[in-house]
Amino acid sequence: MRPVDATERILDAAEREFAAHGFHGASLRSVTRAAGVNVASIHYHFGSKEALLRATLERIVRPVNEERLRQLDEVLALEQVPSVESILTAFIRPDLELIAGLGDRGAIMARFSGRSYTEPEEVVSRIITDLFSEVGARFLAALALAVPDVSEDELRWRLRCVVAIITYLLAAQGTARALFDPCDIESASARFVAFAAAGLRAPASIPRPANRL
Amino acid sequence: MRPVDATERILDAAEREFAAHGFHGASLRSVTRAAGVNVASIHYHFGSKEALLRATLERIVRPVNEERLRQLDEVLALEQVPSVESILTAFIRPDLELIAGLGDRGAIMARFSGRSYTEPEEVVSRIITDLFSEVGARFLAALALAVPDVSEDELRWRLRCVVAIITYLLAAQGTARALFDPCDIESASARFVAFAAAGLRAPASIPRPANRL
DNA sequence: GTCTATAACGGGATAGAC
DNA sequence: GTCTATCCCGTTATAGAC
Repeated sequence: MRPVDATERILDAAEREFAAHGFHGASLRSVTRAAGVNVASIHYHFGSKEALLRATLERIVRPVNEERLRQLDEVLALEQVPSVESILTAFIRPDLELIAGLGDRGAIMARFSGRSYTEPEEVVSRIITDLFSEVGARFLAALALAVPDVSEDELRWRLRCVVAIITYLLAAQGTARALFDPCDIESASARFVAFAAAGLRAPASIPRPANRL
Repeated sequence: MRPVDATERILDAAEREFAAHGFHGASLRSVTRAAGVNVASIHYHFGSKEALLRATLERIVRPVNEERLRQLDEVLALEQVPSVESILTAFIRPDLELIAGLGDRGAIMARFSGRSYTEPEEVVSRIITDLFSEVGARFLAALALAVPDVSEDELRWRLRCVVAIITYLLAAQGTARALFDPCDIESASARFVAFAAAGLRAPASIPRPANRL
């Protein structure tokens, strides 16, 4: 274990436990056991289980989203009309870079953040909404520039799909892990971008595609 | 409440509780309270909390997947080379039809099944894997016919993305619910099919799309 | 700041009456 | 089959010693 203070050891352990068992499934006692500290110290340092979750999530997501915005700014500075591919790359790369750069812990964090987006607990979804509102708005605006012939309503819906894909791939364990190999950022992001860009650019749907007789 | 026996009342209540709070978050006591039965009756009828979850999930998913396979067979009988759109429609429509046909309960079931796909609890993912193995294999084979110039490996990965989208859209609450309006099956499925079909048909990715300088 | 001890409660499961 | 009562354990949170 890295030589860190109690607060960080608790966060590390919480990351692992929440990733493995979800908010309700992870107990403070399992966290303290893993961190080598006492139950009371969590309340001392964080105040409550909910606050611990928020701190754990923020520690992961905040720098990733900052990097997302930084890469998006870079794209917008270089391309007058940004390409869908560039925008999507700026969206996914910070996640992949984080995962790849941290080895085992990267995989845990991927699972933890992916899991959190679909957590039913209201406190979790509120935190997620908070953390992603700016990123969502900025990327939606950029996509509107890149795909002007698809309505913003439709783009909003499609951006949801993009988030869904990332979420699911991050959260997936076992077989799916190999499908989103964090060791090969280039091909992982190329794969994702190819699929998502085609979807985003698809001609607007027609209500009845005559598939049934 | 519908006039049903205790077993079904328990299943109805479990559906609501699991949908709202997840496996760990929902307690047997909350289920029995909602069902108007005693705690012991769950153990009598189902044996354990885990078995209750499995029964609840199976009651929803099994008929949906049967209908999926039925519609897929229909497509394969009508089209020598099935179109991606037809296959995707056969995949999503049983879900939408179920949701639309049941009003409030449909929304609960959507949320419950969507949630379950990303549940960290091992028992849940095992049930899901069981329930979906046949459907996954059948639809993958069909897609391989429809998109012969994309490798099966790539298609398997892309089918994951498709499942991710459905999962996420079903599980999402609040704002996202409106984005996947269960009342209008036609436009909901058209929207989904347009996005997913384009993604599935996208040319194979090239490892380095020259997005950075 | 960090610990022990304990409060106060809710969890799943079970035994046994009816 | 359905209930009551209870077992036994784990939970979050807090009080108070050091």
